[in-house]
Amino acid sequence: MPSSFILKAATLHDVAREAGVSLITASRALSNPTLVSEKTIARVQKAVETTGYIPNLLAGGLKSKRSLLVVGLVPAISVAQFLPTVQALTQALDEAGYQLILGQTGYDHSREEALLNTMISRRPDGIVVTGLVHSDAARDKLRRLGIPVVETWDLSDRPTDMLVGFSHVKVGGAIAGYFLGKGWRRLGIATGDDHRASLRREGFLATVGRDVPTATVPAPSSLALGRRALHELLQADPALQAIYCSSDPLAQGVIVEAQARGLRVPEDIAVCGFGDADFAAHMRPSLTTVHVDGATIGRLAAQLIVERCSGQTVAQPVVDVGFRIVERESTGATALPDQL
Amino acid sequence: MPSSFILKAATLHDVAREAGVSLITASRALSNPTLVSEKTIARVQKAVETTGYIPNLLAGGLKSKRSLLVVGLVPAISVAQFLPTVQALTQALDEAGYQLILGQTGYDHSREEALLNTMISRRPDGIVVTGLVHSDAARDKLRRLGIPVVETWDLSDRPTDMLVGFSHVKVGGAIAGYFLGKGWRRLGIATGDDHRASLRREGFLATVGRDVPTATVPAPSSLALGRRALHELLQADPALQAIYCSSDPLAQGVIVEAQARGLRVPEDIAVCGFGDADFAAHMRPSLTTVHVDGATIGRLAAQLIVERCSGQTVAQPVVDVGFRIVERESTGATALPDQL
DNA sequence: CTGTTAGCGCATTCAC
DNA sequence: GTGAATGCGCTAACAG
Repeated sequence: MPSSFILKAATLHDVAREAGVSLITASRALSNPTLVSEKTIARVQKAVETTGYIPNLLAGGLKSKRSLLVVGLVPAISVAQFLPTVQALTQALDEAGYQLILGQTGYDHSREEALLNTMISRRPDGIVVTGLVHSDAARDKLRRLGIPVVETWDLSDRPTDMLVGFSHVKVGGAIAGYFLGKGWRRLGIATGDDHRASLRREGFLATVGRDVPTATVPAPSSLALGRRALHELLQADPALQAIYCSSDPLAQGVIVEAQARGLRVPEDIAVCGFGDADFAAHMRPSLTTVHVDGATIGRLAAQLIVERCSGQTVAQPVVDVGFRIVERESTGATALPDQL
Repeated sequence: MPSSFILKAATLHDVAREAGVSLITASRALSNPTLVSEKTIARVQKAVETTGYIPNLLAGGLKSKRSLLVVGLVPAISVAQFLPTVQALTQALDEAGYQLILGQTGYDHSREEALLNTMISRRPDGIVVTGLVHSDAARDKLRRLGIPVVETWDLSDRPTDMLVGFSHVKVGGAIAGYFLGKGWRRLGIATGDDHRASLRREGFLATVGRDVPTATVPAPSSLALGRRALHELLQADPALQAIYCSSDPLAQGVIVEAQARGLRVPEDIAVCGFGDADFAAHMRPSLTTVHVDGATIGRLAAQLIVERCSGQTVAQPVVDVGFRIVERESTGATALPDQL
């Protein structure tokens, strides 16, 4: 790279000089145009063009205490489950002038606090967490920061600050109710070992009213782990009628393994997943699962953050976006006519 | 929120006072410990604990010209294709003390320059782009910035700066060669309309030596679009023997639609995808596709950025990570024994 | 509507 | 080894 060609980046000072105004007038013309006359704004904007000025948000943020940065914490970026949320969050924030920094907490929460410190050093204007903040220390730290925090994809009577999510206990209960309504009694569970999946299992068991065979796999669950899980479950009860799986990939694995063993789905064994991944509707058999509107979660989270940052009082700081069971072939729904 | 509890965040000044040293000594104790005595370091670290000090990277970056920020540009966060790359990039950067800010360019490149300006205002220490930088203006701007830029997932004889990718033309050629080697002559293409997919199509056609029926769908391609694409292709040639698809979801759609029409895959029609998505190995039939090591791309990109930032001269600024065709049932590979 | 002054929190000179 | 001054680029507060 010909570093001799790299000119020092233009500063607002250069713009002001070029436009023949003072530094602060140039600043206002760009970030608070209502305070400046139209002519001056035009002059400043012309000067921006000629100098190639690009603002320095490090400097602006240092003085104004507004970094225009929001931190997003997910268990892992590669978990497709949260993609619509991250996508919508990124986009909604961008439209309001904020950027997102993503951090990966992992599923064990051991890095939660260290990661939080790293992120706080950027002085973000808000934080969006996937799931609840787990350690008390982290929750206290976040509260003391005095910036808006949105927990998502879960529900709590004692959120750190704001929340957009739904009840995993209810999800589990709804699936169990659906199974029981079908007349199935020999039930099984294949579940990841993460917090939210555990809540769904609890809800499931509470509705069934007794314990059921459970294969637990390490999060993040996957198709391969699903195959192994069915293997385990059939050892516990070779005549299982229906299995709830804590994720769609897990359910897909259970189905693949069932078919490999010559079991028909749903005739011999019914399967329900969670998440409504994009492949769920197109598998053979198509997968009954629980749909959650991840994009809405992201959009609402962004909205809450932005509202708070602009000093508004948020009317509804806790939002339950709910869920719905999508019935498909893997629990016996009639195949829909294939449409284009 | 009890905002009365929010204390002003401790600054390095507070730490220095608490430790009984000067501001700069505290600074050095934390960021350049070799220059400070062990005792002093211990005292400063104790003061950090008691004050709950968390560095302000806005301030540090302003003075030192090192933001420890890297910008990552992807077409869309929800495209699973790039997930391993983003994941590995995030992790490798984190280990080196850098954070990633993700930006979504979309597939039309219209926002490329505006997005770039937004991102540059954070004064990142490096930029990683998925694909090549398209507009000359953007490329010039990046070069003038004087920060390391890594283009990925593509190849070019004239990269903006550094590059980690592979040849899409060669991918297309390899698939065509594979089809021809099987004796198939009635070929079709279902492809997204993005730049890289177009390159693969060109490579495919160059190897075949003539044009073939092509269904073009808007990127990002999807299962639903794949179904539509097959519909189109069969109208062009009802006796197609093999179809190359520019993504695995697209291929999945083609297969679903083929099966819905009573066509057997691969006996009546063979299908090859691109990307080796996680479902590819587990579909029925399993999907022949092209595997690219996305995680390695991310890791190498991070390495290049970090090396440059630490002043080292990068030995190999352009890396071709290659690709390989993974042969599975959708082009006639014998089903592997089902294993657990 | 515009300008002057001051300082955000830190790291890079220089001194000792 | 340690410290005192200076300023990174910008904006809040006050003046005019």
